[in-house]
Amino acid sequence: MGHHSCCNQQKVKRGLWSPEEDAKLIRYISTHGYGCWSEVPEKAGLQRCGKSCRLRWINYLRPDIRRGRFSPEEEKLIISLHGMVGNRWAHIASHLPGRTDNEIKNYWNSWIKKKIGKPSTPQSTSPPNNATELSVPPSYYNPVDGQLDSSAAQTSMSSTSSRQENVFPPHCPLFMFDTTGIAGNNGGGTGRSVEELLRDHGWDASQNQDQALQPSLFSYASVNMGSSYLPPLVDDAAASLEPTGDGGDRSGGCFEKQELNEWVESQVQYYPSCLLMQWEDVQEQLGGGELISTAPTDMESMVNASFSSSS
DNA sequence: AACCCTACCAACCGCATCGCG
DNA sequence: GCGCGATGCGGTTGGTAGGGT
Repeated sequence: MGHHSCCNQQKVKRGLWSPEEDAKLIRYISTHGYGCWSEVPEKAGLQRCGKSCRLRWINYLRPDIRRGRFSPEEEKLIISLHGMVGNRWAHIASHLPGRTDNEIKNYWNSWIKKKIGKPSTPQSTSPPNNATELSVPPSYYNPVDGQLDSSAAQTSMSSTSSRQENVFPPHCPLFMFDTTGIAGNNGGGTGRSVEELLRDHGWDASQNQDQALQPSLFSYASVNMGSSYLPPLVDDAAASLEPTGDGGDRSGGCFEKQELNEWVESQVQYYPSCLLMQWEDVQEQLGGGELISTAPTDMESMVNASFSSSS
């Protein structure tokens, strides 16, 4: 096989770009644009293949590139988007203006590698909660025993044969709730506190306090992890929801969208700011009723809304 | 000072998809 | 429909800076 077809030319330079090469590429693209990358090196006077020019421009030279450390908001957005779409770096990058897929990928890999390598301590019974330790998305933790599910994280990290090998496969419908504006989100007025309920599920919410970066987004998934990873829904609230329509039988009936939303609100008040769950799991928790509402299609904007409302 | 280790990141590689003749 | 080149994307590699010993 060898090199890519566009790089078969003689004298193609490889490796790091020199400032002179950068200047040539910038000068050419700023005056001519980049209609056809394969023509760029010759016309710009570069001993590079078009593919290399494209990569250099997209990842480093284009004027709207944003460099420097990722902000906590960007970090949270990456976490949440990765929870939704997996290793689709270009998709994630499209929601972070000025950031490249390569940059996000590098950031994620170095960040996760660091965490995966750490042996989990038997004493720790809660997921990490501060800015530096909330590095593996909560989806990778078993809320029951607080252990890092490195196999699940690895599954998400190293997609080998399939690009869609994510924590949340594309066929898996998800829905997400922004609970930042819901009364009782802090545990007041609804009986048990958030802290109590979270502790039941293996989370120590009290450790979330006074952190430089308090995670406002938690996600739960049972894909590849077994159903025990999804915190059980609050039974009395679930029981209060009856299917409507002609049936009246939960296993056969449908839930009206409004009812679903009401029920959802009754559930999410117990959980932190933003909650992700699997559609099927919710169906199961509801007793097999068919949900007539479809999963939100614009989950990214919901994430953004969550962040903007919390900032 | 020399060496080693680790983290970071730019760049490359291979594959999938697209678009055109 | 098919072939081929161009492009896009994700995985991986390799160089290097910086910290520790």
